[in-house]
Amino acid sequence: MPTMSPSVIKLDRGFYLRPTLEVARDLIGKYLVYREKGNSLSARLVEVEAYVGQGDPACHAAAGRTGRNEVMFGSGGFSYIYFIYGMYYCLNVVTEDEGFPAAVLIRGAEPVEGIEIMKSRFKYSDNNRLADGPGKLCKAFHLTQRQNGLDLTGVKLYLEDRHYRPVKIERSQRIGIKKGVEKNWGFFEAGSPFVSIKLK
DNA sequence: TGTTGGATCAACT
DNA sequence: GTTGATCCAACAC
Repeated sequence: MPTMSPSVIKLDRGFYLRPTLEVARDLIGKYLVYREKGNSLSARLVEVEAYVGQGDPACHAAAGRTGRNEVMFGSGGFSYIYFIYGMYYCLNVVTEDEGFPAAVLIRGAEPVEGIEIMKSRFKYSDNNRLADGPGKLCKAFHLTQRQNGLDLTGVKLYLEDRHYRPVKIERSQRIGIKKGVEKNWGFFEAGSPFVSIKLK
């Protein structure tokens, strides 16, 4: 057997079909990859939040099934992208089994590939903080409602384990919500300059 | 260095 | 009619 360097592994369905808090924590340090029109964009996740089922008042599914949150009720391993505040999109990855509506909001990432393309989507971009916030991340990656419900085990949008291991992962409250604030269901990589503005 | 309000729309009351 | 898992420019100190 030849000595092999660790290979890049696309996260499979099984990764997502687990308790949401475990998935959220394990997503820190993984790579988000999006392939569009011959371009390949990627970024390493540094900040996420868990939204866990209808018992979580901050979860979009708390009030029941609607057209918007429908994909959260499906199987884990799909994208849930919604429009908010009239101008921003937010990317979530759906977790757990079909019928249990839960997801992990991707809040912040460090751009790795396609940085110039990401920069071109902002009016001002004098640094690489192009995905330090859920709205900015979607803008940098050009993710909109059209990417809602994509299979994350497919070829367009997926997550990879490139064997990066965060030195330290910390917990925080979830940001921008009014209900369920007492839950420490935010996870972020300690010391990263790419966590969203509000945590700094 | 900190606070405020505009942009702008889907979902809900 | 109001609110919301946001961001950034413009102002006040």
